[in-house]
Amino acid sequence: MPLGSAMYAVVAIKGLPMSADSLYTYLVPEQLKDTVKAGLLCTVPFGHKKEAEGMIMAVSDSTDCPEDRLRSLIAVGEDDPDMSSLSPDRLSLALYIRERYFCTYWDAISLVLPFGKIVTRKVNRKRAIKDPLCGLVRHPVGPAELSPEQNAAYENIKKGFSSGGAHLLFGVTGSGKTLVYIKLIDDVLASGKTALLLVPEIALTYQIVTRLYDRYGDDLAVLHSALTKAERKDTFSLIKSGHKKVIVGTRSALFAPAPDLGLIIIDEEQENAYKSEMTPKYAACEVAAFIANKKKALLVVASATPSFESFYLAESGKIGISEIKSRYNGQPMPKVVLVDMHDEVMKGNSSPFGSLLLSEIEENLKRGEQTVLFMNHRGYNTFVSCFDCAEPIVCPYCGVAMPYHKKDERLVCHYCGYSIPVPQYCSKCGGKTMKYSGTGTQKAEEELSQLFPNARILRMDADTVSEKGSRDAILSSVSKGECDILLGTQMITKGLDFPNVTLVGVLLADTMLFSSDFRALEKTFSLMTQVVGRAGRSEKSGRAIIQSFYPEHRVFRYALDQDYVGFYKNETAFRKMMLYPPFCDICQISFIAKTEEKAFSAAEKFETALRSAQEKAGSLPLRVIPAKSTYVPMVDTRPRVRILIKCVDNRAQRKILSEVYLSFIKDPANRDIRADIDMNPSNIS
DNA sequence: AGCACGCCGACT
DNA sequence: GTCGGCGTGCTC
Repeated sequence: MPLGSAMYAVVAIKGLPMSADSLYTYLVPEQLKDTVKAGLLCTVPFGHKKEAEGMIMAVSDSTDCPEDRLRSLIAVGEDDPDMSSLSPDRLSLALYIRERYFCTYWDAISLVLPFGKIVTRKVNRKRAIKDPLCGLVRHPVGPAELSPEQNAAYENIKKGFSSGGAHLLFGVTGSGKTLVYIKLIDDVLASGKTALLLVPEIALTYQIVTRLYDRYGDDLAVLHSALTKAERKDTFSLIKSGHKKVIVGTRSALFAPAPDLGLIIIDEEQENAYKSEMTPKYAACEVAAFIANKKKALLVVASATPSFESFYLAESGKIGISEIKSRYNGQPMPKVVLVDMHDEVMKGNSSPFGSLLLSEIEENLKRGEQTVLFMNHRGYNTFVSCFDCAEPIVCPYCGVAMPYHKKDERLVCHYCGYSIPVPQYCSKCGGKTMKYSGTGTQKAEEELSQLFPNARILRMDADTVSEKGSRDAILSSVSKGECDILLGTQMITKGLDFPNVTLVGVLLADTMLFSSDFRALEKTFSLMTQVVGRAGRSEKSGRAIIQSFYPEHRVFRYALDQDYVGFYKNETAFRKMMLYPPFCDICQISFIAKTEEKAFSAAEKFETALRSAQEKAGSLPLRVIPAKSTYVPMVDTRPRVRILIKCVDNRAQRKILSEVYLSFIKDPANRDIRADIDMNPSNIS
């Protein structure tokens, strides 16, 4: 740039709403011309604010901004790529996320820039670098021996190295996918690159981390949301400087500053946890594919029950696939038995434990083997209602039933956390008697300990693992054989690998069967497969009991045989006929307003605008599923409704959607409506 | 006239 | 998101 000529910085401003989110151009003052560059944080005047924080997205020597509006850059931040500034790669990642997930520049920027803050004063506080792994004892191990099937999968996947691409590792529970991961990671490390392993939640990290730590020791970094900011920062520094070569973490670990990334593995890739529910509502698998493609890294998605989207891609040859059909130890898959709970009711047994399950637990106790019991609800009772008029007690903020927690004798909203003592009177009819219905883990635990007074029972759900370290304590008790029965929610279904667990029970498998989510059966199948897979992982063979009031349901027919492919074929035939993913994408737009009527009319207005924009663009007319109230009907006391749009999630479609969306939220008539766009949400209700 | 409140629009 | 401008309408 010639000396003396004008220089401009194109800036994204922090904290703007969607309606004001565009790039603003600033004049670069002479003294900043040498330091200014794309990817640096900056301070600028904005509106009435003297100093607003921003990110320089580009530097230019011209602008079309009228001169009288133009203002000057005040300061720029330090240049520490991927820590407090953005490399060109990161910048394009942020732009990709904004375009794909309908968020503001700043939402995307703060996702990919974890420690963004303009610090002019240098804080050089001496602080010992804390390694979150320090509590683990390492038992170093050499490279593992692969079974022929594992080896075939490994060799097949390995072909993708250096050429990049994506691969589905489709292996039954207990097939030893972790061993394959380790072999692949070994190879990546040998080539001087780094590897990233994503897991759905911290719960899963316990056993995987132990195994990876044994193998990689200090080369391993662990990232998850429970880390303090300082821990996170230390870990990031160690990753960036190349001291940590293997990263395991939850979805946000994607944004760790891994130099020279050669491999991304996504474990249990079908899990909802990979789709962010917070803005930006990104899908970790999609972002991983973007990153892998950019870095020419290999992407491996793995599961015993792949998402239909992934399996469809593999089936149509768009990504590679390797299958492991048998368990690592050569053990057969657990024998699954379906129990019709109607029969139990007929026999006068209204407890959550069927007679077969009880006798099998008894048997396991006698043999000194462990049992895992799964249940979908935490709390004592799932809801409380008026005995006289049947009015359920719902959260005033969310509008959903509030489960009863016996420990503190309160009703607790599981969505927002609001809690109240059990009311004395019904707010509708004034009735004085409350009816407690539905069994949760607390009640099941209580009944279980009455049935088996000598059994050592542990409960693992969000309530018992809320204290730091309590999760590890529970799992280590199970591991040491200090527990006979482990009872828990979803968090016990994934990844647990205890050789002495030979019996698994699903107390009630029906909770999702009649949900309006088109993925309900897919999720049920996946969940059943995961739970069942906890049993018989060592020499002792396993058995599983699934209790249901609808044992004839087709999802259980396939679950009995652990027949994923059969289920996939059966279910995708429906999806194809009804046009649902993987044969289209689904965009959810939700509207929150003061009254339900206003929310509905906003949804209608949006749909009309969208249809006309679609027509104008010459695109295919969209199939729109009409507005309805959502499963959680209120957000902070305000009613919410949603529409679903069946579409193809490509650039052109997103452009139409975001233009309609923007003009909707910019319309002053919609001032008091909050509208949200979510492409392929993980839950649809 | 003087001020509280709510609505509106601009923000480089 | 945030702020100031400006209208309305109420009070002294």
